[in-house]
Amino acid sequence: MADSPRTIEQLLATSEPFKSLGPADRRSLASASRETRYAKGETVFREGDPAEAVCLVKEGRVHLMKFLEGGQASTTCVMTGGDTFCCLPALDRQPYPADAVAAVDSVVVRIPTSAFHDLLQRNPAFLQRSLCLFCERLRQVEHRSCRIYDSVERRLAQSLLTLSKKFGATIPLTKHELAELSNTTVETTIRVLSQLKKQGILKSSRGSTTITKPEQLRHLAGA
Amino acid sequence: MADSPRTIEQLLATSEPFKSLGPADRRSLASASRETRYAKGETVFREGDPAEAVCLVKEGRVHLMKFLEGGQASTTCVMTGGDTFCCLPALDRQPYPADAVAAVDSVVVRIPTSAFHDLLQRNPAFLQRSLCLFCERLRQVEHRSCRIYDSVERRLAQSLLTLSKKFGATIPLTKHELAELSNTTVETTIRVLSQLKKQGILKSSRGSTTITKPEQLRHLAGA
DNA sequence: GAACGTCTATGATCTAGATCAGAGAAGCGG
DNA sequence: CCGCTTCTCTGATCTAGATCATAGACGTTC
Repeated sequence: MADSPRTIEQLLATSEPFKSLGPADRRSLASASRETRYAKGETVFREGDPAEAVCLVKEGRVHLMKFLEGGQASTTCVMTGGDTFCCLPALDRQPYPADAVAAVDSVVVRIPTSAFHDLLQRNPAFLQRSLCLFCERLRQVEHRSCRIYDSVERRLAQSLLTLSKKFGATIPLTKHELAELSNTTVETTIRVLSQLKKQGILKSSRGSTTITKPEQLRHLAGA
Repeated sequence: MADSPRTIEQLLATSEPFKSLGPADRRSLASASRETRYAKGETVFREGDPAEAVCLVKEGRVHLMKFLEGGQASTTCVMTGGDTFCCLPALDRQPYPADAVAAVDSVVVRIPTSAFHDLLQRNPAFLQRSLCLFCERLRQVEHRSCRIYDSVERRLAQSLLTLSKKFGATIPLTKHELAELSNTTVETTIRVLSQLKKQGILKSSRGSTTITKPEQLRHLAGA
């Protein structure tokens, strides 16, 4: 994996919520930030750590996850190129609310929380945009949390559809990763996906799943 | 139920996030607001309704709930005197994210969303305070949503402990309401609570449950 | 105080999905 | 090429908790 040729400044220019910044603010934010490289499986930060940086994925894929009692992992969010995560601590100055783990070799831009926070105070348009994303996030999470008692099939269908917005029809996650996203086990995930494969709704191969009939999948997801 | 003698203005003076307001802002917000009375079981608003008002409970108890496919209700939040709910739509101008239902006869102060929103724009201290509460809420919801695979016992223990912060040791909710809060059935709730009663951790009577050994309950909740 | 609705309680089943066990298949590193 | 790891897949079992059925206890209304 070679370094992307893009500068941090260029990345900010195409990523939320930084798009809304003027060149000067963008430049100063970029110059305060640093790129860090994480190997597959490496931890970017842990739940409860003091939130030193707001993170922005430059390359690769980072999962936000919670570890439940019993040790089972639950992935709450999949972040890829251009995705910003953990703005919350920049607003409330509290610790990180989850673990962040590189799911593949990744490059993450770390923007100091203080710089982000100062900008929020100084730039009303930036605050406005950040709040908007923040509200979206809260609605998402509330939606997610009320799906507790959906069947595994429905949860998986929803996970796949959400992922397909990011990745397109072919979703480059292992069955294990899909299981963690849907709060179930690998075995059950494989069983359910096999069923869907038999029905021609999707194809499956090592490390990826391809949606072939999005309509029917949407139907299963209860959209 | 008689009208409380307090004026809306007095109520605002002791409720979040309005405490932080100066007398002038508080007075104008109060004068734009109206009290509405809801009988037990009445709906204050429905999920998806345009969010015309931010709500503040003056008397009684209002439950925020989602209805899952299959029709089963899930209570996400219990609001009592002085609690403000649905500030989110005032920030992002989107519809209500859940149903609100009066669990007992209640009086709700309805603050027009536009007035709330204007105040957010005008008064930075108020914005600051609102954001803070908002962040808290997001963290709560994220916490909740990752407890999906806790056992019923643990979920019930957590519900009871949360409620006891609001009500004290004696929690005036029916077993049915506790079930909806913990995403389980009445029967299972009763069975689990019976067990806890046998262990001397709580007492139970018609329409209420009393925690007698908070320590042990906290232990079960996995604190 | 009779009748009705709500709440609490308990027993008997049933089932989705976890858990356990095993084994191919694909890729990777030497 | 061989060995090792990771991933996928399938079958057998087990269990928490839902669902179904029934009934007593309490409160409320006429």
